[in-house]
Amino acid sequence: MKTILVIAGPTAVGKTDLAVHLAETFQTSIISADSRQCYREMDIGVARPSPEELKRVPHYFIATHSVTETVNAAVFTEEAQRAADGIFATRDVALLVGGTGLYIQAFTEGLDDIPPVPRETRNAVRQGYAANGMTWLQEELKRKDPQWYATGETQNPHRLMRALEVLEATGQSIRAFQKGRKESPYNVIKVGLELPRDVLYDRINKRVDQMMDSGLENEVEGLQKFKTEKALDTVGYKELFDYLDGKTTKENAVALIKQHTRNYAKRQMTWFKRDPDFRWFGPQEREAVTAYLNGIS
RNA sequence: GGUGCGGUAGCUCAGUCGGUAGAGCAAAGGACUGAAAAUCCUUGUGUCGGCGGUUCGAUCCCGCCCCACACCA
Repeated sequence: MKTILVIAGPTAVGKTDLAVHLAETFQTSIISADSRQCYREMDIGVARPSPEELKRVPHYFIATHSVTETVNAAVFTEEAQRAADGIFATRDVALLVGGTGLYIQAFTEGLDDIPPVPRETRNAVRQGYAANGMTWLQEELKRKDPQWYATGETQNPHRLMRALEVLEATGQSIRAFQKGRKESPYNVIKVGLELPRDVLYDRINKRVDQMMDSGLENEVEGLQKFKTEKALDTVGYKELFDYLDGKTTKENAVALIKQHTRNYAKRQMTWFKRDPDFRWFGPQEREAVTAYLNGIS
């Protein structure tokens, strides 16, 4: 049976290191489940695997897209499926590695089958929100899709806009399409990496300093023309844009990058911890992880 | 030395026409199905700078002191 080995965990915990090692051990390739490392214009700030690591093990969904393209959970799912098909053509194990919980979930449990929303509809909804604000979104949903409004996140603009655009595009409530988990065609094994909170935070702080030493400021400076792309709404980039715009000092920007990265790591932990299928290890426990995977796959 | 403006939650500040105080950020916890490194939800007792005075009652008024900043000497 085809097996997907999932390696997940918070940022800076050491996923890449372990994953490259495991890929060599199991003679296979890595599908990256990372919503930012897929952009070729972003490197230092998203802690993309090094050229050496990429050479040692084939990676999919790394530096494959431009920040000007639309990438989302659906796009990822399609590309990951294509990658998996390619890997499974010659072997029966593939690694799915990353910190984007939604992407991992989308690939292993499937995404609900919701018809695509035409560009004009999507833009109309976004413009409506930009022009009229949250109240408008809420009123629209309350009137047109009371079922959703009664149970949805009515303070969350992203969810409101999504619900509204699906309604406008299909004439049906998004709830009509939401079926939940699907059975994966693969044998999915989930390994989570964790470290004590203070150790992880210390690693994060140090890694941000290293990024600055490696020239993150230069990288961000070169991306200013893409500042409004949603791909650039990313920790490490938005703070330095503010600095380059003269809105804050460099010291403050760096401190904020560390802080926001810690916040992000916490959110990732919350996401993964709620999934009981994960088996947790420390990033150094290579033998233990290998033994666990051998025993179960 | 003088004058002015401040000293309130970890930080930035609001406020109480006198009845012991609240926002944003942080922190902690949670959610999450086509923006997900995004977005959203929950949690706020702190000698209201110190000491006195007035008052039934002061963080709010008065006096003195300490600290910070600005200006004048």
